[in-house]
Amino acid sequence: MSSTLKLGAENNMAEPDSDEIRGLKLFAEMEQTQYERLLRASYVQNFPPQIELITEGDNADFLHVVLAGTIDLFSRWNDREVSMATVRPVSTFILAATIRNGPYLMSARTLEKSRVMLIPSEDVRAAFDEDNAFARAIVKELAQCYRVVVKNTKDLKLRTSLERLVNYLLRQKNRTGSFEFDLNMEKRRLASFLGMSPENLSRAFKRLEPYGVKVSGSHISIDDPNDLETLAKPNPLIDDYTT
Amino acid sequence: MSSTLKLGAENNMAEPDSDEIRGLKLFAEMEQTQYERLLRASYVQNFPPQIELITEGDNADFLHVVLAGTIDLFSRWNDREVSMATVRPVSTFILAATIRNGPYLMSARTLEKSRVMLIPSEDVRAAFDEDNAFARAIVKELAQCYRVVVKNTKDLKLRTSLERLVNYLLRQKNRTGSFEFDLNMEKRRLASFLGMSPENLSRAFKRLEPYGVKVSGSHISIDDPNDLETLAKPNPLIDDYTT
DNA sequence: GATTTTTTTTGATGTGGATCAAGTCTTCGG
DNA sequence: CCGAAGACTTGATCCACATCAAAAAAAATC
Repeated sequence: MSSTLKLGAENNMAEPDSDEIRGLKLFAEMEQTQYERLLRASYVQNFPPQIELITEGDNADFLHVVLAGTIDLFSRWNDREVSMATVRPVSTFILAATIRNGPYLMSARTLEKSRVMLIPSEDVRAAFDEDNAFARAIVKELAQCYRVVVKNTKDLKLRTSLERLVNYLLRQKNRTGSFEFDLNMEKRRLASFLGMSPENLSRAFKRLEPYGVKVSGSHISIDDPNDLETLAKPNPLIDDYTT
Repeated sequence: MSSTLKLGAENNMAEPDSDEIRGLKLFAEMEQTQYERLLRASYVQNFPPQIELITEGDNADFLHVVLAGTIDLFSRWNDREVSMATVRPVSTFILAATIRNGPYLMSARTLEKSRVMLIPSEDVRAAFDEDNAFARAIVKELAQCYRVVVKNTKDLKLRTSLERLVNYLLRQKNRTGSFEFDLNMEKRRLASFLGMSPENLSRAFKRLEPYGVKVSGSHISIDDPNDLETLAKPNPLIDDYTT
């Protein structure tokens, strides 16, 4: 149950995942020496589900890289809690806090058994100062993150909860390239991510039956996306996370 | 009324504002030669109120710097429109779109007579590639922007509209360092920024009278912030835009 | 595989906040 | 100064969505 880091319990070298990490856009263009230094300073750890890796407000001591599993970024205020984002392999999170050497703005927990690399923030900042290719990669990554959050805000402010759900389903359809897919998180968390109550999500799914959306547990199938698109009006300036 | 750029109608050199621009964190550490090249490529323009400078979806051809006046960043979707942010001198906007060479995600309009410097995006990207100090400044700026948007999202998802309003007022109080201040935008725009209708904002202000909030036109005065803080529970992880 | 626990669904009800419709107050151009 | 246009307020109504309560389903535990 202890969520504190168990140093020594895991191997300190990141060998097994090294290629995959090196392949991340963030690290791909980095100087080899800088990259190796970063890896040497960092370590990889396995976590069981439902472990709180990060608590918002704490100082950002580590940059995290999800190697396997699923991480939920969430926030609390005044006894309320909402899910902000889901992070999947292979990508980093809380880069901005690391760069600014500020407090985490979001908490993070594992949703399933997960493997995470932790890179000390000061080493990231040092590499950032010495390796220009790395600094540029960080810029691009941050600009990307920024734009995703802006899109998310537009989604929240401009759309109703039903519209957000449908656009979410359409994004999943495009991401998986299939008319059938599994929700990759609990419905309660999806509801929170979409900014609605679980009950309301349940009813929203029901309202989509006439549009050919079938829900069976976490499995979703879509008959005809056209109907949904007419309803939800997806827009690349909100729904395309790649540009 | 034409919102297109009137090239040539203005001087091409940015002399008068040069010191102020150079003082921006984004440009402060830049190499002199790179800085001068950027300035030479860019130009400064005056705009009347209510001019749409940028339309979302267009390609980000220029990085903008507000030198005077007020700029509203807003977004449209499906005949709805919301205000996303307000930009005041001296700061830049749409840096992320410039870096990623992607489409603008937000539109921009002048709220009052404004003076804006336009720096061609390709020159910004070129300087970014050649000047490491500049690349680092951009990273810090973007990380800051990212964190502001995340805070904004938390504000939206975790708080009611009344709580958002009160926390907004408390932020203004802190920013101005005074218990009395003027709203620096129309109430309708404030409402949109806070994610509520103008009518609801009007009623929210009324609900704050028992808490010692006096509203006269755009002038606000606060008797005792303690009552408001008890009500709205401001939190640096949402309301402090500096960290 | 039976029992407990958690999640999801369903129904009833309540409320925040939007919308509609006037009316009032400001601002601004003449 | 006046009139018109726009901004703000107020009241009435409506709707989206949250909350509460409880049943049903699914998952976890033994």
